Amino acid sequence: MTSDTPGTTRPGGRTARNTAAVLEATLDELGEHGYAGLTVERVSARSGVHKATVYRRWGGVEGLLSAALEWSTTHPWEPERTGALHTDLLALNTTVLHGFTEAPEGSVSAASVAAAFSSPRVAEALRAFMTDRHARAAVLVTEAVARGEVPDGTDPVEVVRSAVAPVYYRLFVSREPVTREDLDLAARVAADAAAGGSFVPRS
Amino acid sequence: MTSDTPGTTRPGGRTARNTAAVLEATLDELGEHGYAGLTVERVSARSGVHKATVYRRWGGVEGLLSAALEWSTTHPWEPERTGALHTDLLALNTTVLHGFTEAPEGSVSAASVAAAFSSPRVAEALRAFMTDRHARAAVLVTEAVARGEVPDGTDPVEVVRSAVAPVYYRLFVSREPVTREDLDLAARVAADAAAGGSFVPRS
DNA sequence: GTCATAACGCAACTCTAGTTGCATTTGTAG
DNA sequence: CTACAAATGCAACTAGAGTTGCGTTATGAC
Repeated sequence: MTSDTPGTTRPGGRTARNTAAVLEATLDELGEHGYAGLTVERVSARSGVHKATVYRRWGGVEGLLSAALEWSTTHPWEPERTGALHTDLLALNTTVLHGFTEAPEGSVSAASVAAAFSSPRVAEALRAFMTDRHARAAVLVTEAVARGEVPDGTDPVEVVRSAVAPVYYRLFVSREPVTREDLDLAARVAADAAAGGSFVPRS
Repeated sequence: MTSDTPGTTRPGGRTARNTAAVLEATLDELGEHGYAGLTVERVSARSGVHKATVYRRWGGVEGLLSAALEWSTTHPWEPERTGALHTDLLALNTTVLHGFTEAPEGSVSAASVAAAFSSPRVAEALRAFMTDRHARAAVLVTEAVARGEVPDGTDPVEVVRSAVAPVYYRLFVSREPVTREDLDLAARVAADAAAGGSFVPRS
């Protein structure tokens, strides 16, 4: 038995081209038809990669979505700075709103939230994605602490969650329109509560 | 042409029995297999009502879900009173958590949030459902205003949204576990912000 | 260059969701 | 009680998602 080489994976050439083509087609399809219209057959046709190949490599629609989401996690992202926590969080909320409503990233993100309900795999990818975003946005709060705007010991991620949660709530749960005033109110409430020490863990 | 009577609907007898059987089967199926496992064929088999009939009357899974959601809107619900806004909102958040995670109502609610992404009909039913809940929960805030805990002019529904949004955010977006401390923090932040006048509309 | 094999393309297949035409049952008006 | 039509049951059908066996291509090691 020469079984010390049980088989090598081969990431190069055609395989890499197919991966790129399928992922790109997935994003395009999501942008055009949304999650409800996302089907393996269409992605296959659009990418020129055979249907059976897509099923074998990604396992189905959920796998395509997970891959697309993981791909967008790799894209570097950094929040804007405006000089004060309240306006920083407002800018963050604006970014969130755009990032979940406008194609193409918006289609991926919103579709992932939807698919996470029925696919543990997508749910896990979404969790990882949001954790990454939390960590990146938390810098806004730690900087506010450094500026003395917010007391020491404040939980930065908790402030971020508090600021963005009402936006997601309106978008995906209560299904209400989201105005600029809504974004501002959520940001202001979170910033004020942070300044007041509400996010410093109690003993 | 005797066409002055174009046809009468008939709500009685067998039709009513079928409606009840199908709705009950829908709730049971949701509780057992969740939204991903909700299928017309299973509901049809469980209820004893023929598949074609279900498709004709409800149009498919989305229709079943809308009907179940509208049915649960009719159920009267009233928030608990504890005597103070902070603890009122904590109790509300506890109810929200239960109402979206425990069968059978939890299955309906969570499934509706999921289905609203791909079905405008479910989205509209969900919006109506949440509007109803907002209105009922808002009483907690108006009573706090009456007690003098919260300034006049406070937007009650906005306080409710602020309190519950982080719960939904963790449940459905960031997919993080929800602890009692999380419920309390969200309630406290909302109550403090309300007491501080953050929810009084600016000029 | 040559060779073993991972990855792919292809076609035919299964399975299930959803539809349709028609006969039958069953409320409801008179 | 009788008659009409709405609602249902039934069975056969269509369509599309997902699977499988097998031959072909192309990658990476030698």
